[in-house]
Amino acid sequence: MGKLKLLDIANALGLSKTTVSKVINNYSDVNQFTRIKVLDYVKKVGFEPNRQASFLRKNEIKTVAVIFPQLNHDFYNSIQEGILSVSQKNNYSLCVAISNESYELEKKLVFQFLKRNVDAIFLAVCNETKNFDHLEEIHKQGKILVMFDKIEKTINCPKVITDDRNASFLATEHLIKNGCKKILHFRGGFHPQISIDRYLGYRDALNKYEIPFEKEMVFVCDVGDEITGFTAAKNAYESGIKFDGLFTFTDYLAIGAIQFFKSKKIRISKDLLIVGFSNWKITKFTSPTISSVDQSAFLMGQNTFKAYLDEKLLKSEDKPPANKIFKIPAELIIRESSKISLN
Amino acid sequence: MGKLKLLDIANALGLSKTTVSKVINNYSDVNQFTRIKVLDYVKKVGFEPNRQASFLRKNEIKTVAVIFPQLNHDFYNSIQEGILSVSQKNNYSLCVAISNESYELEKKLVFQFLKRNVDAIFLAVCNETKNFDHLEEIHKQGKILVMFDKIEKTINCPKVITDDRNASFLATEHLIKNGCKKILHFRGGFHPQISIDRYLGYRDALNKYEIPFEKEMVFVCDVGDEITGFTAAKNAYESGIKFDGLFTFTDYLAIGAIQFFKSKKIRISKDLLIVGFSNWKITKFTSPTISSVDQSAFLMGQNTFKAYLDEKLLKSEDKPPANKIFKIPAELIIRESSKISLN
DNA sequence: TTTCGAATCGAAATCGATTTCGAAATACTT
DNA sequence: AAGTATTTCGAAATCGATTTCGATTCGAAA
Repeated sequence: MGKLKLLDIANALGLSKTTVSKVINNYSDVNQFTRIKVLDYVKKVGFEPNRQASFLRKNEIKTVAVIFPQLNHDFYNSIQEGILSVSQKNNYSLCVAISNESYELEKKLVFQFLKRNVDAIFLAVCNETKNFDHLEEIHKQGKILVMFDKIEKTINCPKVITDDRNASFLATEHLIKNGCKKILHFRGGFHPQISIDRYLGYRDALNKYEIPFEKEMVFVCDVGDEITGFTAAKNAYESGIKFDGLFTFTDYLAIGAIQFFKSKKIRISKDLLIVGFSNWKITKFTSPTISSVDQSAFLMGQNTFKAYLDEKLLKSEDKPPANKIFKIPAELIIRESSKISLN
Repeated sequence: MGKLKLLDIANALGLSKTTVSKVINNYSDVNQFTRIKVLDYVKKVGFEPNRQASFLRKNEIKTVAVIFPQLNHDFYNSIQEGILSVSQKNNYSLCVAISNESYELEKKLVFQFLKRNVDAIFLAVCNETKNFDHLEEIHKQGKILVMFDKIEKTINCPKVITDDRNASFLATEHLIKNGCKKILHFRGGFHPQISIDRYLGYRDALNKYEIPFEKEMVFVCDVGDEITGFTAAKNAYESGIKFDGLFTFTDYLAIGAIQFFKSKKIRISKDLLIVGFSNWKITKFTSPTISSVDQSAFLMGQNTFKAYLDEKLLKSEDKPPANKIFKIPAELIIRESSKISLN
């Protein structure tokens, strides 16, 4: 084993460990020649102070934690990659956990991480979560909280989200511009902010192009999976209402819907244009390929970590948590499901 | 802030912190009534010793690190979920990093984690990695190494892998049993063990059913993506050899191949049966859906962490690293691409 | 020459636990 | 009753850093 310690460096250079430590921590009361001598030697032997020992006095461990509601999902996956891309560069470690969309687990994980003394917690709130005391606790313990994707507006902290409303507006507008006059919307539940915003974007577009909004065109899909999409499509179909466009809350919903409509011989991209949301990888491979909104998850991850760095700076000046919202622009990717086909 | 410390507990109970610590660490020289009193109180106030302080004496931080070559991949994704499912239960934290298939980055990350004093490193070796000194270093520093998926046989440590050879045998056998007599194989590069094993499984099946092996039927695909699959299919087609079956090293290769064969009006599941490998999520949604080998990545993740726990036990008895190999059974999932269709 | 301040360094206290070792109390042997 | 063994506890050393504060040196100002 025999890892290098501060004392070893000090002995090798004929100095005290105090002085060596001061060089490493950039204290001013060190002679410049001594400083250079130490820095050279430290670099040569590749010394780095023991993080855990250092934590005892500095109360900073250079580790952040992120809690995802799920991970078997391209979107969160890319967010993780985005966070890692910046955190690795800044010499931070990243701890990862999954709340599995359970409030209880989310709460447990937050407390667990606080006990481990991580410097910050990044979190996408569970759908289920309605009580936010555990998040307040993060601030009470003097740690930093950054929310991403699924946020809770009442908590003061930096928030990184897709510009859902605008993105949904663009998606719906695209359908309208391609001639759709009666556009269905499969929306998410009533609680998550993203579900609300995407719904509002849909309405914004209808408003702008003076298409009357009809309640019957909107179907609530609490779960965003294929089966739900299939069922919603069935309900829409059997309700007898006419439609020529569909904008769904998730790509999964679109996939399920397509399965149903195909079975009824409804020709997608002719009788019906469809746009999904998330640009899930599979949308490129389905038949037809599915138009979707790309949320630049990677960018979102990067911005989450950057927001933490900003916040840390603020905290060092003893300022309270900023309530900044970073909106990451989304991009509409057009594929077969919404291209007009004439044959 | 004011987190509870050992001393607070001791004061509240009229004991010394020594005794309280002994209870928590299960020392035998504590009166049973004292022990119960302490345990009750500790549970009541939810005290847990500061991990970093504890580390200084115990040299154990209850944190493990995992390095993936990539993460935008269902397979590694599920492995991470598997690891988390067991590590969270055991009150461990998990640090995650991505080597991006770069040897240099892999090396850097290993040293970074060693500096952070994690208890163990879990690793899937990069394709690029040919020097393994950084892995030896893990043992030199008295830490535990567990390899999964992409392993290096010359290093002594627990290894968790898919039973690739057997799985590939099953996949090829399935093609044979469905009447294929001339089976192509798109294999991976020559270095990674998984590529070799899958190739050997293919040959095992040919042997068993006395189908002569022909070198010309095997195409080396260094990269496992769609484009490579497309190209390999093109090469096979243009070489003029006859074939009625295809077993690919990855699902991506199969997808690319299908794209090419479709363009040539070769009817999959009639003129040609195809089986991929990995059971990537999209195989359910392509057209045709693709038969594939499911590696039970989740199970693999779980076993990786369990292997660590075993190894930790061994180490506490001062034994050297065990060289156990855990083979996770794989399962063949049959879909349209390899079902004989008569119409 | 004396005094004062700035520059430079290091001894010791500190962070919050664990572990060693010895003291005190009690029980058990002859 | 004296001596020995066993329980039970806590004072102090320790892990490896950071930080406070006092000591020393040296040159400049009085």
